[in-house]
Amino acid sequence: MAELKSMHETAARTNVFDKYIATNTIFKSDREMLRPSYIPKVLPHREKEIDQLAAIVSTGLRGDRPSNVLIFGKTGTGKTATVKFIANEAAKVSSSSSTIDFIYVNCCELDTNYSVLQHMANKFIENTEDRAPYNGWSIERVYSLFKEVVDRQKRLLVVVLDELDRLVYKTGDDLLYNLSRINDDMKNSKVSIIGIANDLKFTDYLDARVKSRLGEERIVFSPYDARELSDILGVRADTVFAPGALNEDVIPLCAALAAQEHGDARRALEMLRVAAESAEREGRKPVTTEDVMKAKNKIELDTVTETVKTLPSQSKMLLLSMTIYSEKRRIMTTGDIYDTYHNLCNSVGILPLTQRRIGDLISELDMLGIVRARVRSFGRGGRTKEIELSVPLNETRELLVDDELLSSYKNARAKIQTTLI
DNA sequence: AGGTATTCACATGAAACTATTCTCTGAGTTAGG
DNA sequence: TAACTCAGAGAATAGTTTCATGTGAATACCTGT
Repeated sequence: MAELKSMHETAARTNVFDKYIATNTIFKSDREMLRPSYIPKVLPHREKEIDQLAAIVSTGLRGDRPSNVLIFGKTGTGKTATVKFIANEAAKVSSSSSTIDFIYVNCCELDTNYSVLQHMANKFIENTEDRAPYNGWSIERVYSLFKEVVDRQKRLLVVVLDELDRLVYKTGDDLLYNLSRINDDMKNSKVSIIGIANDLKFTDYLDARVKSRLGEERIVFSPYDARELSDILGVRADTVFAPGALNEDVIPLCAALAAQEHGDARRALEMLRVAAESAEREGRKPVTTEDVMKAKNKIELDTVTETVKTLPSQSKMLLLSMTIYSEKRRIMTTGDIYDTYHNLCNSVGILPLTQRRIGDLISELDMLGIVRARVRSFGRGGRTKEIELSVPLNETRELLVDDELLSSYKNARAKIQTTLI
C-alpha cells in the first residue's frame, strides 16, 4: 500500500513526456533541416553548377527566353536543391517588368502526360471550377488550356520536370515534343524547360528533334565525395545540433558510408538524423558511431519493409511463392517460381496471372531491390532468369502473411509443401 | 577435331482487351410560374 | 420554361492477356582429316 502511494506521488511529480522533453539536449533547433525536403540557403560544393544554371536563367531576367536545360546526376547529388535554389533567387531579383515563373513538377508523382499538363495548367487557374479535372478530358484539351492560360499575359515560364527520365520511359516523349515547340504557338509568353534526370541514357529514347531542342544546355552533377559530404553535414549540423551533441567521428562516418553509395547526400543526412533521434530517445548525449551504424541498418530494414508492405497483392503472392521455393533451393528460375506461384494461387483461391506477366513482375521486384535477377542461358536447358531473394526469408514471409489476401495461406501452406515434394 | 544446326525455356515486344474513373452531352422528367 | 436527372458516349490509365518473335549456349550431328 505504501508502495502504491509512493508510486502515485512520483507520478504526480513526473509526466510521461518528461524524460523525452527534459533530455532533449541533442537538437538545439528544428530538425527539419535534416529532412530531404529542406532547401538550404547555402549549397556547398555546387557553386560551379549554380553558376552555370544562373547564367542560363539570367537571360530570362533580361527578357529573353532561357535555353532549355538538361540536368543529369545520381540521387542525392543536389540537382533538385540547386534548381529550387535558383528559382528562389530568381524570384527575389525579378522586377515587375521581367518576372520568371517557375513550375516544379515531380514526374515520379505525376507520371502521365495528362497529369503533368493538368497540374501545370491548374497552377494558373484560381477558380476551382475552371480547373482541369483529374480525368475525363482529352490530353489535347488540357494542353490547349495550358497554352491558353499561360499566354493570357506576357510572362516567362520555366517548367522544371524532375525525374524526367521516369516519365519518358513510361509514356514516351509526346509531352516533351509538345512542350518544346509550344513557343511557336504563343503570342505573349515564352516557355523553357529544365529537365532533371538520373539516367544519362534516357535521351536515346527521345525523338531527334526533341533531343536537340531540349538539350540546348547540359549540366552534369557528379557525386559528392566523402570530404564534400562531411562539409555538407557539418554546415547543417552546426545549426541543428547543440554543442557537443555529436562525437567528432560521427559526421565523417555518415559521409563515408554515403560516399560508398554513389555520394548520396540525402542518405547521409538521413543517417545522421536517425542516429541522433535514437540517441535522443534513449536519453544519451553524444551521438556515437554505434548510433550511426544502427541507424544505417534501421534505414535499410525500414525501406525494405516499406516496399514489401506496399506491394500490390499479386506481387506479394509472387514474393511469397519465392520464399516458399527458396527453402528448397536458393537460386530459382522463372519456371520454378511460376509453378509454385500457380499452386499457391489455386490453394488460396486466387486467379493466377500468366507467366508473361509474372516475368514482368519479377523484373519489377528486381528493380525494387527485393530480388536479384539476371538472364542466363543454360544451353539446351534453355534461357531464363536466375533469381535470388535479397531480403531475409523469414521476416519477409511474416510481413507477407499479414496481408489480408494471403492470410488463408497459413491454412494452405501444408498443402503446398506436399505438392512441392 | 572442328564446324554448324538444333533445341530448350524462357525473354522481350507489340497489340489488344478489361475495368475503372471521370467528363460531357442530350434526352427525358419535374416543378414552378 | 428552367432546372434537374440519368443514361450513354468518350477519354485516359493501370493491369493484364494474347500472339509473335528473339536469343545464348550446351549438345547433337555432320564433315573432313
